[in-house]
Amino acid sequence: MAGHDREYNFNEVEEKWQKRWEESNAFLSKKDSAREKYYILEMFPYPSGRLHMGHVRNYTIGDIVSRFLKMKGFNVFHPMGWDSFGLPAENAAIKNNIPPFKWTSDNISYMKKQLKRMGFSYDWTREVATYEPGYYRWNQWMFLKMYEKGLAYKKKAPVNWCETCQTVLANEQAEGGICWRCESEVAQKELEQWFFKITDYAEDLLKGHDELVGNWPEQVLTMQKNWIGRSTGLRINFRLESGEDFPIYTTRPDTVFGVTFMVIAPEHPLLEGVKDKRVRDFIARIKNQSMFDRMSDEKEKEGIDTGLKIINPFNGDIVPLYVGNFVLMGYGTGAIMAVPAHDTRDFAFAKKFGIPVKLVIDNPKSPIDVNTMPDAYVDEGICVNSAQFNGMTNTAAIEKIADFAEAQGFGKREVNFRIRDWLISRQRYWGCPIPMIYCDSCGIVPVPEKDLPVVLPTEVDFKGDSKSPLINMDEYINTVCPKCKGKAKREIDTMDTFVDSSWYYAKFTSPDSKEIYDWGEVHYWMPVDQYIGGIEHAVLHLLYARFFSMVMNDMGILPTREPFTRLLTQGMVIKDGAKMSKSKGNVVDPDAIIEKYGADTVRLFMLFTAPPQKQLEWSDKGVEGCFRFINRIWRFINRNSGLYVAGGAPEGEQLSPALESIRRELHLTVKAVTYDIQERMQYNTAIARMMELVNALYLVDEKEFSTPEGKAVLSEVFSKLLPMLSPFIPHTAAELWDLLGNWSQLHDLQWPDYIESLAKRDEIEIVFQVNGKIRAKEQVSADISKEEMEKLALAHEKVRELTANKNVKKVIVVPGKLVNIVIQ
RNA sequence: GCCGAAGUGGUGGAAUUGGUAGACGCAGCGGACUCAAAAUCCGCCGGUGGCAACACCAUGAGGGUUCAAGUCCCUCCUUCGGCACCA
Repeated sequence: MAGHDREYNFNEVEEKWQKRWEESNAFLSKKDSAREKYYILEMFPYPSGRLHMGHVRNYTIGDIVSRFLKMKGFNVFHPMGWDSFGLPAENAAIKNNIPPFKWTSDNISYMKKQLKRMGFSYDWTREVATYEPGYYRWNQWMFLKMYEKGLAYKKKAPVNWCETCQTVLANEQAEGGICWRCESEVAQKELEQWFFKITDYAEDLLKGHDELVGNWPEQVLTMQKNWIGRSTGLRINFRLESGEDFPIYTTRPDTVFGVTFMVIAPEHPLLEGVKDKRVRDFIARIKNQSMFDRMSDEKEKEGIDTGLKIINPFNGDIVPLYVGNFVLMGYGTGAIMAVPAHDTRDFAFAKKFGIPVKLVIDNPKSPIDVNTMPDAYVDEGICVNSAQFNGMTNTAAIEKIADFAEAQGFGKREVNFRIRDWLISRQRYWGCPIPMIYCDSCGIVPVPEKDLPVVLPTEVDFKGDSKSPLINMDEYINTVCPKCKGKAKREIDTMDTFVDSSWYYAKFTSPDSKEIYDWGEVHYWMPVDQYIGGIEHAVLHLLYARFFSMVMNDMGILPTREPFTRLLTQGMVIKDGAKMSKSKGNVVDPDAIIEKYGADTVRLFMLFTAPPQKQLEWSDKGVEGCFRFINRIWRFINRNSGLYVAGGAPEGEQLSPALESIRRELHLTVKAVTYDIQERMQYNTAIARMMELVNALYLVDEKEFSTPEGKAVLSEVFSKLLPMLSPFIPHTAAELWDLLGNWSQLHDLQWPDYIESLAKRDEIEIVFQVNGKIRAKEQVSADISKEEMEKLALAHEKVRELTANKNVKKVIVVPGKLVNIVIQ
């Protein structure tokens, strides 16, 4: 073989190409109405200090998509930015006495270097960082717009308080009573806070799923659906003995004749009039329980009889009213009807307090004895003890009873949602100021639009605790009322950082626009065609972002209702079977691996080891395997670079069998790799196919390639293989392309095509089965007919042996695959 | 408890519509090169039996459908994820 082995110096190669791409603005995106756009986005990082493997995987997947589609001719948009407000900066500030602004911007510049070191094809001219006043002024602007529309409001409510984080949290961020950030238990506190009225969009958020089906992971849609928790039921006005209305909500009106008691939430205003000390004490005790304890499955339901009586409007039954710790003030009316015969929880409660059980739905297959039933009967059945509804199936009765209640005027059909409004106030410093002013004479007054942004002071003094330093900043707090010009105070709470990330994807389209967005840009680029990130945001970021997108769409500033057309949730990077974490000591630092093997090897490993949706188990040996593959390509092309002719390819000349076979392999590979990337997003198999091609090249006798036909074949191989490798290992591919003397920029090339007639094997192996068992194999021409296949099979020595003296019942021929002979 | 996904060699993972199970990589074994080693290149590599040709067994377990099942259906087991008093 000609030529010397040049060592694969990945540091030199990667540095060289990164510099070139930067200098030539290789990945800048410009609006171009003539071309089809493709917006690829990965969830932007919180600048915590350095990239971790999860980021590297996430962004590598995005970069493949981006580079591939660019070569496919799309006008690709691939921006990156920083989710740069948040608690870690503040905690670091308290601990190390570094101002959050400095800590954050230092982290950003380091992580930006790391991203560039990976060779990711971002358009950095679009970069946004949420901590910049130029960005968060639009948070504030949106807040004001939403305030005008009644979508932002302040109310006193029991809220989740995290003692460790020293702030309140939204419901989504305190699932199961656990803080999403620090995993400590949250407490309930009664506080006056700012909310976004996401409940107004509950129906839209649910309906929007219809257009996401098939393009979003099923799991994410299910999680959101559960979280939104739509139910249809009936509001029924029961009455107090005093005659006062006592409305409840139920999804089971068919059981209303079986009500034997009612339960009310401890927070219910009706209870304020109750004097009984035992009841008062009970309420006080329950209000002290954390929501987690109250709703915990392990604990038994608690309750106490209030002494009040409730009248059932359907049958005039008078039943006792209990207070129960399991009834939520925030859902329905804060009170429920209880039917022990047909609800397991009510059944247990009734048994505990000796409340009667009344059967109203019977099992048609085996009648139920109410005195001996071991548990509630919750299945379908026939109505009994239900006046004019007796004999109906309970499913029919649901509608009939609702009709009746509506006609009588004591009931109304109602839709309820589990989702609550989004609590966005945070009692912390490092976030976007809420643009509101409190005036003693005018009350709550919004900051006028012209005064935006309300800039968060960056020169702050931490007292070593978690209290917001803004509390002590009189020069910040004290202001004048925009209405009466009198003395007033600013809101010092900041916004949940999930607000920042709820619209950043659209801001990328026009980071420097005078309005929130430049209409032309946002109209051209939105929606995001492919979004990639972790599944942990299924009901957090991904729900909030959809909400914001819909609100902005209704305001007419965003062209699309759904922000993300397709979603890919990538699997975690794990080591030794567990998520990488400092406490487990199994963290692998990307920097160290890049230093040892280079970015291309890391990229290849991230894609080769597992398909994107699955977990990826870290393996040092696996990384070496990828490094070895890159070296194999490097060596082969370096040794044979002299044989390459730009634009060379066979043109009808007779090829030796070896060359003919390589050429077929090449076209087969192009076809398969294209399919794997484009249709399946399965990069591991795409890489495997290219490995097979390289393995095949190594097995060809070197003399074959020195002939004119050999040169032509090899030239064709290089001219297709390197572009295919380019999205995966862009630096190495570019360097080799350069080495071959090509003047073009590899990433600007068209994705290679293949010739259909060559992307087929000319000879195939077919299988002969007898009764479904493989008994023989034979090499045949690929265009063999069914009849010929059957003839060959029956003529085969082995087959004849097995079928001799046997009755051939049936012969099944699968073209190009097999012949199955069924005997006897 | 309910809902969903998954279970394939020593290992990470392939197998597009039911049609040759185990592509590709890692690990392992053998060979070439070398004074030797590393690197590199070549070969072998699911299990059992057999010198071999070959036979039998094998995709969590057990049934079923089919000429043919990793793939479809039923039951069960295990693992992972989500929801668990929302009336």
